Amino acid sequence: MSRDEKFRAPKGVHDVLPPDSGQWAVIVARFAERARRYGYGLAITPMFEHVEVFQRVGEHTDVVSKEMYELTDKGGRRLALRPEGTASVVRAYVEHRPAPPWKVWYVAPNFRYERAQKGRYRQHWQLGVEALGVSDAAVDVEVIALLHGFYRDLGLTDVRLLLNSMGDAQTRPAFVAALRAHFLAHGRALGDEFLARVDANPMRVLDTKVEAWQDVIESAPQLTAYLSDVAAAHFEQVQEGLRALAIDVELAPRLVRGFDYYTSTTFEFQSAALDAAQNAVGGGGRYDGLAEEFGGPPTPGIGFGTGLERIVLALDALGASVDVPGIDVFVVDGLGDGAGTTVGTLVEALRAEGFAVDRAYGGRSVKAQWKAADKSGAAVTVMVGRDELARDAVAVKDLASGEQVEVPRTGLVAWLMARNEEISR
RNA sequence: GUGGCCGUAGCUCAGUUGGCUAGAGCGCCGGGUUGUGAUCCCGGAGGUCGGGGGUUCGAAACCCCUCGGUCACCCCA
Repeated sequence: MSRDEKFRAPKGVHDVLPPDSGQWAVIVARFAERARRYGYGLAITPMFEHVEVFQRVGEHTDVVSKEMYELTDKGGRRLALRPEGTASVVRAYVEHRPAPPWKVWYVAPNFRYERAQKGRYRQHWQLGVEALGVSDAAVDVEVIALLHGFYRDLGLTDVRLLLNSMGDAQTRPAFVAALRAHFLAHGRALGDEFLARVDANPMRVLDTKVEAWQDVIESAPQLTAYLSDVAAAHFEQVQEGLRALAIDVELAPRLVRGFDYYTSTTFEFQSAALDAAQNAVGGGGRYDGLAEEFGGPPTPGIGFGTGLERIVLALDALGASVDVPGIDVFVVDGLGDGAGTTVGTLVEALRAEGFAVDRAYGGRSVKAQWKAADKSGAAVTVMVGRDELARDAVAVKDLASGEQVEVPRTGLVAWLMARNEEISR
């Protein structure tokens, strides 16, 4: 490895910088606001946990068994970087025993050691919520509606919602057994890889893209037919609730998600703007037995995670993007004394009034400062010039129209506010 | 983890079958007289052609290794 390569970000991870990060800031802020309106509080959990925390999430899943970043700290503790969002939150719930219902949201990076490509990174960010302590189907509906509305607000118009039910702990074994029997009876000719997958977890066969396997999958028994009366009723209530909110749903009996802990309701949002390999922009489901796995009381739970990178990618593919607020005012120093305090105090005063204000530094030429003003995207440029200052005024120019007026220094804030009001009208 | 494609200035790319101090557009910086941008004109900075090794009189171009990106599979956000 050469020296240059050492000072590059490692494989599969990347920096998010201006101007791209502007999108991120807005998206996260909108999610935070939406979560607040739904009654969810922010949960900040560590980026690493004892490795056992994540192993409880699914020893047999790729994310945990193959892709986890594990390390031993100087105290000999076996730790792992968070590969997914739910485990830490449920661990925190069990550790602190908040009174249910406990509804939290998060924004956090996840780490998975996998072969990187577009939309699939070794560090990726997820926004998510978790609702613990309520089995009512109303929470399922609320959680899905939260995410659905979030996408709609962002302008992510091409997502479809896939819905399935995994049944409960009592009925799932019967289904898995039936599935395995079916595959063994009709798929023996499909080869060792197929049989190995059936042996490990027959459900994982259901969502494969291998063309040759599709016939056997098509004719396989469906999970929803194996639901207990209770599970079936719950699933029906969820669908009814979504219908009442006019949220379109596609039932996807072969939708299988990557974690062992899912029970009952599972869902996934897919974007048509993205390639199949990374079209899942968000997904989640119920995990009614997970808290017990961590030594807590029996506690139902449901949540989702949605990937920031993929949201941005999908918006991009749609040619859409969220509006990122920029600079309101750019101040040009026409006095030629860059080190003076006149400009500095004016800029600071405007910022104190709530305006986003930027300026040039280092005594650049007036022309260069105006160029910088134009590039800043500011709607208005204020120039502190000798002539105007003699009259205790400043020059104010609308960069779009090219119109320039002289405004008394003490009246500048009022003038800018009046202008804003006029525009918002 | 398996297989394919790609890697030249900040960005998008051009560089004929290996041959002259490696180019363009955009972007960036400066100038076009005293204090005005986005247009126009002029000038400038910026690349050990991802990195290392090899073949050759000579390599950005050919070979090997390596790093990175990307696509499919696997899996997932």
